[in-house]
This record gives sequence, C-alpha cells and structure tokens, in this order.
Amino acid sequence: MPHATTRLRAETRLSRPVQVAEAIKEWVVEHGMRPGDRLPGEAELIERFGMAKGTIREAMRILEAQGLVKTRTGPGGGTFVHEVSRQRAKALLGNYFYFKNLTIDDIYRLRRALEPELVASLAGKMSEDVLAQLEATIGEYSEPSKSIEEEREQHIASLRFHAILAEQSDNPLLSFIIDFMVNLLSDLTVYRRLYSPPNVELWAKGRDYQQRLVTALREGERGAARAIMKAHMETAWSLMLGQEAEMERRFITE
Amino acid sequence: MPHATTRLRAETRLSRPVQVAEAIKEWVVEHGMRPGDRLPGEAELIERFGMAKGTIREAMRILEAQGLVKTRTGPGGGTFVHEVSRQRAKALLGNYFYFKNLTIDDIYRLRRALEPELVASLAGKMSEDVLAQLEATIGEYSEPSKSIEEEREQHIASLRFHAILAEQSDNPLLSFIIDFMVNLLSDLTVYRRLYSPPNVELWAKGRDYQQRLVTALREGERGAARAIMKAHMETAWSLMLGQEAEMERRFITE
DNA sequence: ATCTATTTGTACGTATGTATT
DNA sequence: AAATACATACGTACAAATAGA
Repeated sequence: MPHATTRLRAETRLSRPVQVAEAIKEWVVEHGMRPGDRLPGEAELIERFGMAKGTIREAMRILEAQGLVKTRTGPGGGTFVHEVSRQRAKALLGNYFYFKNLTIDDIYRLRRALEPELVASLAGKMSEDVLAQLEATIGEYSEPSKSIEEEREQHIASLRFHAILAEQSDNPLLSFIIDFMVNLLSDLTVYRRLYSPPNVELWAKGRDYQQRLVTALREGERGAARAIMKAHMETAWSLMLGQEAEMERRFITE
Repeated sequence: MPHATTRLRAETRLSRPVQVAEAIKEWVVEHGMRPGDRLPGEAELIERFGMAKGTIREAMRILEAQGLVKTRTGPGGGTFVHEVSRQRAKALLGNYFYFKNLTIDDIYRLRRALEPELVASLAGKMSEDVLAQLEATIGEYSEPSKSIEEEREQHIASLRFHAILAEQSDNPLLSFIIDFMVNLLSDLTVYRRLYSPPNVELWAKGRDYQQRLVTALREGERGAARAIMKAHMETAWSLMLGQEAEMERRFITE
C-alpha cells in the first residue's frame, strides 16, 4: 500500500474524498490562489495524496458542487479555482430553506427593513443607463393584467425591478440577500382566489411608487427614496397577503 | 453500451455525475421525500441509470457536499435525505463571500436594519430560560478586558448574545441571516492600533444596552427593545470602525 | 482538415471497511 | 462470533474533449 505524501486530518469520521477536498481548500487559501489559477492535475493529486483516481475525482466533485472550482478537459485543461457565482450561492442557500417553510410574511419582514435602506444608499449614485432600464421594466406592467398568466408575468417583471436595484449596491451582502429574496418570490405560485378580482387599486399604487422612486433616485433625494420604498413595500406586502400564495417547493439547479 | 433506464437531461454541458445528481433531486421533490427517507442503494441506482459505480458515487458526493443527503455504511445503511443544516448553509454561503471583500461596514448596515426588528418581534415572547441564558452571556464581559486576547473573547461572547436572539425568531430567514452575520464577525481578526487604548466608555455602553434589552424583552416592551437595539448597533458599529479590523479570509468547513 | 498529445471523463472488476442482526 | 448488507476504496482500460502542429 502506497503511503500518503500529503498528510490528511486523522478524523476517521470524514470520508477520504471529503478529507481531500478540505485539504485542497486549505491549500488554496494558504497559497492565496485566485480565480483562474490551476490546481494540480488528477495524476499529480493521485500521487501526492497516494489515493485512487476515483477518490480524487469524488473530492473534485465536492469542490465543484460547492462552486469553488471548474474543470475542463483537453490540453491546458484541468481544475481551476473559481469564484462562487451568485446564482450558485442562491441555489445552495435555497436548498437550506427547502425544508423550512418560509412564508411570504417572513420574506416581507426583511424586505421592508432592507430595501428602503438600499435605495437610500443608491440615491443620486445611479447611472442614467440603469435608471432607463428601471423605467423600461416599469413599462412592462403599465396596464392592469387581464389574465392569471399576465398577472404572473407582471409579478416577475416587477420583481426584476428590485433585482436591478439590488445589483447596483456596492454592499455585496445587502445586494445578495435582496436578490435572493426576489428569487424566492419569483418562484412563488400564486393562486388567486376565484372570487377575488385583481386589486387594480393596489396594482396602480405599486406602479406609481416605482415611478416616483426612479425620479427620487435620479434627483438624489435620499430621504424621499427611502420613504417611497417603505410605502411600496407595505403595499406589495398586503397585495401578496391578499392572494393565496404558496412557496413552490423545489431545488434550484443553478 | 447499456442504455439508461432513467432518462437524463440531454444537456451535453453537464457531466454525468451532475446530471445524475440533478435527476435524484427531482426524484426527491416529485416523491415528496422527507429527511430520513432512504434513497435507492448504489446497486439499484447503477442499474436504474445504467451507469458505473464511480459515476453514481460522484453524484452522491455532490448531493452530500450540498448537505442534501447523508450516507451510512452497513446493513440498513445507504443514502438518506437530509435537511441541510444551518451550519452547512452558513459554510456554503460563506464561500460565496470569500472572494468578495466584505467590509465591517457592509455587515453593520444590515445588522442596524435587521436586529431592531428582530428584538421587536421577540419582546414578551421569550422564555425565562433563554432570558437567563442571555444574562449569563452578558456576565462574561462584566469587566473591561485587560488584554487583546481577553478582548477577543469578550467580542465573541457578545456576538453569541446576538446569535441566541437570532435563534429565537420564528422567521427562518431573519434568523439565518443574523446568525450568518454573527459568524462573519466572529471570524474577524481585530488589530487594535497600538496607540489607541480600548475604549472603555463604548464597551460599558454596549454592555448596558444589552442589559436594558433583556429587561425590555422580559417586560414585553416592544418599542423600547427596538430602540435599545438600534442604539446598541450604532455603538457597536463605531466601536468596530475605531479598530482596524479585517475579515479573515478562509473557507468555513462546517 | 487531420492528426497528435494532453487531460479529464466513464466503465468495470475486485477487494476492503463497517455496522447490523 | 459469524454472516449479511451495505458503502468505500483501488487500479486499470478505454472514451471523449480540446488545443496545437
């Protein structure tokens, strides 16, 4: 039996592939490797760890599943350090909430607290380009919806409005969390009660808030932006609660 | 070549193990499987997917890395659906922020917005048991620190105070995010400037806020709890900014 | 456009480890 | 203690993808 040239933690609890994966993570950190840097090839790792091919490959799949590396075949190929994509991070975090039963209410409690702060920090700092993008998005729901399908499309579009805003923040944490919540809400399955017609009044309010918000952002009116978003959140909240919405249970794939 | 009895997505982009992993996820969702439920054994999966053992195993490692399954050896063993643990979710999300450079300021912007809402929702709803736990935690920093090491310990303890609060929320999203931020801050490496002595005044303020907070929570004073936490966050923020703190760059293991 | 070299990906057979009964 | 039912690990052979000559 060949002996390992690279020492692994002696924790018998962890399977070898996991141990190898952890060892490689440490190695990446210690060497200050950056996205794009190449890890040793399969053959070398097999030798360095003194392990079989399958074991090394399983370790690589672990790192890949976590979004930390990508592999390519062919000459010049191999395994490369990779920055975890936002999409991947959202998927992984989404899995955590799969078995919890998050409610619309839970999500809006956070949105109400965070989004006003977001827009306050963005006021006066956004490019005309992005502002135009926001206005274009609003345009997608300038008329009340006539069908359930249309309503759903408008719902998604109006959420995209918030995703665009989230992306503008220079606070990666705030940006990510808002984006994540928008994703959760996009996955919502909305069952409108048959006897309750779409609430046109609330819909109009929401649209007007967004228009006024763009103006406030353009003019750099920090306080106004915050206040408008706060009111907008309250409106959207009651709109959601009025409908019988339910979180779709599924795993996001990336 | 044996042909697959279970159809996989024809996306050539994805490697087979990933395809298998995704297929199994779908299968779990469609069958409404719950944590503890057993997946088909290796042998059966090999047959069902018409693939080699290694491929199936790599797929399992992927699911395991995402925290969705656990495997056990021995009779009655196999692979079991598993609820993604909070610890695992924090680790996976932490990886996302590894390459971003999150600042103390970024984190506190969120804490300031979220934690006051957290305590407002908890006022009057906490068991005396947990309240006592909070008081015990405060006891760990009843005296100003005399050394850097002691200061760090107190820092961690005072963060634990917030982690306990986070855990009490019945809002899984709010609970998780605050817990996650506390983790990030715990990993902080604080370099106090040599010429700046510990700010005893700010330290005392922070401790007093926490004590008053426990009282407000016990008495069910919703508004007071919110206000105290808000003030506390501002104080803690300036305390952190006054020190030259830096995020430790590492991968959390679980 | 074809060949060739390189590197990961897939397959399969065997042996070993581990926990339950 | 032994048999059983699982996952775990190993080693080899070959397939597929990609870059460069």
